[in-house]
Amino acid sequence: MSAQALTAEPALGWRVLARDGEARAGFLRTRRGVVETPVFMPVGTLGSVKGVRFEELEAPDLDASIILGNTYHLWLRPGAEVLRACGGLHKFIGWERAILTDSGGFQVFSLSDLRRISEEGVEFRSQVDGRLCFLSPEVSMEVQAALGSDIVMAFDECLAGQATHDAARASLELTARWARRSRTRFDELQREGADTGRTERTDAGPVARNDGEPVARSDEELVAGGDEDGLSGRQAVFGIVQGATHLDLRRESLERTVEVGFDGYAIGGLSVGEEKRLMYEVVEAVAPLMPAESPRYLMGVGTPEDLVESVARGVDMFDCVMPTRNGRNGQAFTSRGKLNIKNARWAADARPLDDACACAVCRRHSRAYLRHLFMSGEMLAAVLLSHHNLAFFLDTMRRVRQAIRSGEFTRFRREFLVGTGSGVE
RNA sequence: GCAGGGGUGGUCGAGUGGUUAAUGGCACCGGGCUGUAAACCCGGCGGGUUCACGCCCUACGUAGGUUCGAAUACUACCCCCUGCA
Repeated sequence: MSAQALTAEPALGWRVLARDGEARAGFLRTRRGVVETPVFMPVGTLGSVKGVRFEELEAPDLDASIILGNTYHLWLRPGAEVLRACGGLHKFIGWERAILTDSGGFQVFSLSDLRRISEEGVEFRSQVDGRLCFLSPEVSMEVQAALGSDIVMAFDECLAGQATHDAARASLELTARWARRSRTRFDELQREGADTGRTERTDAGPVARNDGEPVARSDEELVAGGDEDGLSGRQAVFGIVQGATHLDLRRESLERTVEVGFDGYAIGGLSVGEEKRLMYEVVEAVAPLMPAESPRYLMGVGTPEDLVESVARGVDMFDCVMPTRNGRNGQAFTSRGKLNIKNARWAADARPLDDACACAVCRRHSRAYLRHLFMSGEMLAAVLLSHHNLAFFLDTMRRVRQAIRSGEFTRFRREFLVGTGSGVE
């Protein structure tokens, strides 16, 4: 196979197994295993899903098929050279399943006090040691190649949710130019062999990429990972749609991103300060317009309710820091809503966090014990709450997939929202 | 017994005549967290009453007195710590 042909061959297999309204259930075949969708991807910014060991991520009660890493943070520390010398992010952290890396575009938003944007890229004042660092589409692609992640994100400008039409337009256009530059540099790097996560090409034939219409498949085939082959072994790269809450700009951004051409498409710039109603409105307007033959990824979202609501609007992939961050901060997500483990009312409560949860934490520990650990500042509290929250998010997605496949998603959605809105007692 | 030091709100600890219901820390109570600058941040924290501004009561070991006014200066007593006997 010629180097030139490499990026023309698919990096992902994508199959829709079932649809229920806009909701779709399927699977995404990456070079490092199958990801059943809709999927929740735990966030491991610095090469660690905070507080959760990889053994636990792989255990049956979590069974995460893909996690995130962050280009900006890993670039600052330990640095691309260390990652390359260690054979890429998978080897470095000891995780053989799939990894998606965010490009650093979110840090353009979250570190807005420490950066300056120009056409060329973004100058950051490192929060680690104060030195100036310059991140551009090209650098982001280079770092992500050194990381060897399985899904690379284009470098975008993530804008605050309340951005005006004018500001959002200018930003979207910058993001579109950066998308093209990201794609160009990405392709060069693949041809140059810079991708440390490269796997052998699988030669059994081309990967079928369907048109988004469900295909009949048995669950056994699904579990086995499907019969398709023909992945190129290269990284996949996703483009990101911006445009804040302005639907016309969102549509334009989508068109321009698709024009560049990516292996998948993401909605960025949501859950960044806009009203929730507007977030749903944007997802509802944009997701169905995204290419049906590619996975759709809603970046940074969200609460359990957000996940279910966004699946209903056509989204396939999610990530969010919420289960781990909120877990560290004492909040548990349950089938009956949020539970603040700090509350005095749980001091002597012998029940698990969630009666309906089968996770290792709920099988073994009481609210009273978890509260005691938290109040005492024991790090185990953060570990156990993070574990439970991830279990709840991942299990919710399992139920979502099952409901879509069995044609009961509408009922599932209604009952789920009633449950989580009913209040923990 | 003598000499010195000290007793402040749940706790430690500021304050040493006047917006002092009393700075801070901790503890406690509650809230927030959405592509992780986050094991973080914010609020409350004597009692009663009011929708609210507020008003009333009780409080700096105990009891007295001095003063327009005392946690703060004075007197007596109680208790604790240190040293000497």
